Amino acid sequence: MANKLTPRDQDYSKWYNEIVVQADLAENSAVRGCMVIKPYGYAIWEKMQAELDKMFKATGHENAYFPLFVPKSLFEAEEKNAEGFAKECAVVTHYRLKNDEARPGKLMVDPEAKLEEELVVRPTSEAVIWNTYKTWIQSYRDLPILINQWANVVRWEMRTRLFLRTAEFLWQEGHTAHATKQEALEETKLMNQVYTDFVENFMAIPVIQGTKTASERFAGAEETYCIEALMQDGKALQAGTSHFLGQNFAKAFDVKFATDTGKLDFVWATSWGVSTRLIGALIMTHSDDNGLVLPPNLAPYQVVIVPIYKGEDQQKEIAQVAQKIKSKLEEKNIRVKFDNRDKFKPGFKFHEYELKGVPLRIAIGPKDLEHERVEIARRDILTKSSVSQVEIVNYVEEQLQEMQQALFDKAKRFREENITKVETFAEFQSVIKEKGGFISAHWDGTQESEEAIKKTTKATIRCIPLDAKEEVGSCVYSGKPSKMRVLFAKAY
RNA sequence: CGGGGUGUAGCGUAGCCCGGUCAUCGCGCCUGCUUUGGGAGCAGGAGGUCGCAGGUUCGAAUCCUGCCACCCCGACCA
Repeated sequence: MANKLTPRDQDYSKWYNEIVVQADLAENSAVRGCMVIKPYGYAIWEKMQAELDKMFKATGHENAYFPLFVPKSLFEAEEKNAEGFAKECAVVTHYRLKNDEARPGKLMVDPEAKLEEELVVRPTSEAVIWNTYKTWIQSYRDLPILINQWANVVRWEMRTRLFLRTAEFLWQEGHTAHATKQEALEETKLMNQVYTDFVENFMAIPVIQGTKTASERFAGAEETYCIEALMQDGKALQAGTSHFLGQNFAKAFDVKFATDTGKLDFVWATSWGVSTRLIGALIMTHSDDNGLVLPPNLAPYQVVIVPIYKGEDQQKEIAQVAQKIKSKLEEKNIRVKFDNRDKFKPGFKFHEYELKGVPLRIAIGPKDLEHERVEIARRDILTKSSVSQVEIVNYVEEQLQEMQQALFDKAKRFREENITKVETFAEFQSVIKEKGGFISAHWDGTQESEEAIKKTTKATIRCIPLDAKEEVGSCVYSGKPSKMRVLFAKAY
């Protein structure tokens, strides 16, 4: 028995290893904390990309691409941003290797090939992009610029964790430029809403929308909107962020434009992103002891057909039926895999596809042929039903839809059960220790209280929920007056 | 970088304390036959610089020294 690991075991990495990804354990320490995404995992990412792309385009955005390397002088232009990322930058200092005479057959960095100016491998692209925007923007007629890029970024974290915090990760980053503060703010909120729709409807992961406190804000942002999700082990995960950057980057890169009244003004900016971290969220939200559970929208194949037979004749007969079912389903744009491999027994295949989280499994054997039925099993609730062959298409369509919804509902129920309202700090501490999840508590709005709570409990303010109601209360830590509750949690 | 732990076949491991037929076992892999409605059985087979480099010793996976890597806990974080 290979993979009896629950998401609560916190040993996700082994789990990922078997299924979608393999940590690259090359001897060279330089690739520490990077990931190899296997085809099955990458197929999920491609599905996510396609849907996000559609949503970005529907909101007026276009894709573009900017360089991986950021000259240090550009990188340091926006000071807060630079300072925030300085501690986790990979830096290119040389551009050539040469034979090491002291060790035949080995290479060394050629000291002659030192770069005049170091290049930072982008941890995020604001600097390169705003340096470029400077040359694109003169007039209010050039605005807005609504661009997204799909890219890899590198953040040299002290500690990495597959999917959730890898040294290199894939993401999309949107960078927009606007003539007015109002418009930039609206863009920030719009994209946070786009992320919410995507993550909830497509990935079936419920999220809470909110804003970050000053200390949790993106370096260089004036306001950070975010979506926060809750994993099965009671830890919170930031699933996406959308930043209102004010005029900080415009000022740092001197991006001015002529307004419609003929005055010069700095451009207003936003940036927003989601990453391969979302795949981690997907796994940690839905998976169970039997392996992955994939929402039908994201499953590389939504249905797998497993034949059961004795002998070649029967295999051929069943394959014919299976192929027919496959094409009927494909006519309805359902993604189907027919696994006719003879090398593996049905039982083996059942387990394999459970591990892979395929939403529906159709088994066809001689008994089914006889009655013109098939057996259809659902991954999330592990049920099996006998379905008449004429009803398959309708049944499958219905089940896929139902499963998508059921996964969301289940995750949402779990989250609701794990938001605890707390009035005293003693209660706060015991909930963090015993139960986990989100804590909804009053906060006086000071950084001191936030810091003190973090220090004693390791819980941080995940967000100030957008839908928080004004409510008179007193801070769970300081006792000072507070106007609303915020959400605390231990986070990844 | 601080505190703890680990490194033996593709993966997971036994052996280390107490040096000497110790390189163990399981999974996986290969061949053959029988199997096929929930991870098949039997028989045979391939596969290892015991993390690396020194040292002690007649003899080192085992003891000593140094180095490297990885994991967990802290500081950092999408």
